[in-house]
Amino acid sequence: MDERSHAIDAVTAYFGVLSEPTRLRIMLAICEQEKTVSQIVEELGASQTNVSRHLGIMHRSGVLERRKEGNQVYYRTADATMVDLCRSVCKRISERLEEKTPLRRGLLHLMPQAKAKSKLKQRAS
Amino acid sequence: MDERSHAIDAVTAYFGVLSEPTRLRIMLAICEQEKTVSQIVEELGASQTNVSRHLGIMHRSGVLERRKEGNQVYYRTADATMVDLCRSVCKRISERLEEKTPLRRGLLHLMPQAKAKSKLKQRAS
DNA sequence: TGACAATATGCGTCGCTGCTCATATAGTCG
DNA sequence: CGACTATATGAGCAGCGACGCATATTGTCA
Repeated sequence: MDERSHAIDAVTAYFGVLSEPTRLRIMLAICEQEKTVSQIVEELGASQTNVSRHLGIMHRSGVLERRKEGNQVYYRTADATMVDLCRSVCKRISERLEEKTPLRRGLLHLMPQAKAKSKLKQRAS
Repeated sequence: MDERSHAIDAVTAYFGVLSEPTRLRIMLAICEQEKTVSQIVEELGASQTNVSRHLGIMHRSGVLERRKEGNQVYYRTADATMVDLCRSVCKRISERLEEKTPLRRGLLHLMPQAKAKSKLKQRAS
């Protein structure tokens, strides 16, 4: 309807992209480096269908970019704002969780920090 | 199950709070100043049941704080991070929307900016 | 105490969304 | 060309969440 409602819907849609575990995992998986669908599928342990579907959603919403190379498709983040968003929230939640379980300190590095450039080995399970 | 999954669920839940129009409107309504349920109901034009329900969700998720005064209940933001999140995303989306409809420039100030405002007393935690 | 105001909640409905299965499309190689 | 691989998509199903209605709870005031 009105302009404001439209804007609000856009904002909630934006947050909605990251309010789903599989999509968040995808963000975490490719925020540092573009990857093919197969790579993401393997890394997440989810079905190809499902991953592809979520990648489509994220791409259509402007969060990811596609690059086709021969048989495969590389996805990468297209929106620095969203990556920053992930960083702040992951950091925030980590802090909050650590308050409750101080023993597990340091286990919650969901995503690499902005400049830490060592190796991104991130064991998934 | 594992620690990482738990953390991921926590993060998606966090984003999920703002992925719903009514809840986002509530955030926008009280990010500057605490308000009673009635005030919010009137401001949003939504039903009392619905607003109360969303307020409950947001309170339980730690985003809002409650203060009871006589007959009424005041809600206020409890999480400065989330307010900042709203600011960045609203700003980001505004920019994006303005690219497409440059004529409507300036109409999308969903929430007041962070600057100045001496009366702001957001207590984080 | 009873009437009234403010807020919360149980229940049922309904639409949305995430998942899987099967299949389609596209590209590579022989 | 046909076989194989990588990715996307249509259909159907299941579960969750948002909503409204009615009602419960809590507090105020006369």
